[in-house]
Amino acid sequence: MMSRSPMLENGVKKGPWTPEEDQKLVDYIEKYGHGSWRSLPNLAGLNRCGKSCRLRWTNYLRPDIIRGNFSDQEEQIIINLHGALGNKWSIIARHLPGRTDNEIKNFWNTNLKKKLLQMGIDPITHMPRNDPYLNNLSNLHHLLSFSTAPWDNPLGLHSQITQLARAQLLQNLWQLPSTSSPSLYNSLFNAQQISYLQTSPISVEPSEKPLSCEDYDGAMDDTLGFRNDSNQSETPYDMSQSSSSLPNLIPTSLECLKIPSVVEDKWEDLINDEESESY
DNA sequence: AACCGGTTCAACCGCGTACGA
DNA sequence: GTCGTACGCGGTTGAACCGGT
Repeated sequence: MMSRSPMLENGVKKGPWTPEEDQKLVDYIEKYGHGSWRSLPNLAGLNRCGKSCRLRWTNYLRPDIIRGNFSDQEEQIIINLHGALGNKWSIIARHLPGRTDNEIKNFWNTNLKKKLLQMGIDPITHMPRNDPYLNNLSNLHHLLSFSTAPWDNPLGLHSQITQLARAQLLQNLWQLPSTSSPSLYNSLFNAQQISYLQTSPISVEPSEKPLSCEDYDGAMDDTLGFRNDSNQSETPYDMSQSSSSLPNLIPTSLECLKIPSVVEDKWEDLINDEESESY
């Protein structure tokens, strides 16, 4: 338990709650319900403001609170919902019974955000980051583990994240030749681990402009980000070209930051029916 | 054992919104 | 339409905790 020094402001106590205060609050709410939070402190004999009482109850004392580590499933739900909703902690919390918005927010900031960053995924946009070269090597093993993870969920959201990780992995590998030693590059590209990336021949062609949303959405799985329309030259990409001619996997227009189509389909249901168990 | 820097998480703060007078 | 009040939400803070040296 924390022990901030208790402060008195306008005669109202602030800082960490004592077990006695907790007991008073629980006893009162169990008997009478919280009613008006503003008047609760006086009625319950607490020298606290109503806001503090509400927070203490909803974030800590409520009987249905689940304490302890987040399960893998909860973690995946948070990532999915955050990708779709952003920092809407209260809405995310409604889909995780027993978890509070505060707890989820803390968990996101201290764990999940870092985890996504390590995998080269921007925790804000949930898109692959266009990391500098120095980040490439350090990200590889995270991307490898993430891109092969057996994600499975009703919305298929994780498969999109998996694809993003694969795309980022390939881009990171692709950027290696121009900046690192050939031997290192060859050893990485010949690694058995990444053979799954080559399940079908990739027609690699130079791109003249950044990917559009449609390119990004539709072509990711088979071309991993490389354009493949009829306007493109049929000449295979010359590996000796500079890597700067590669398309950027990070969408450059705001339009491309839109919610993935899979999420969009469920978006309205989610927002209109926040109490729905459909998720 | 002592120190130090990073991490965690309960609690606070300020703002936005809903609602009634 | 406006004002005041109450509540909820997201961002931030800071003391405890933890691991490394």
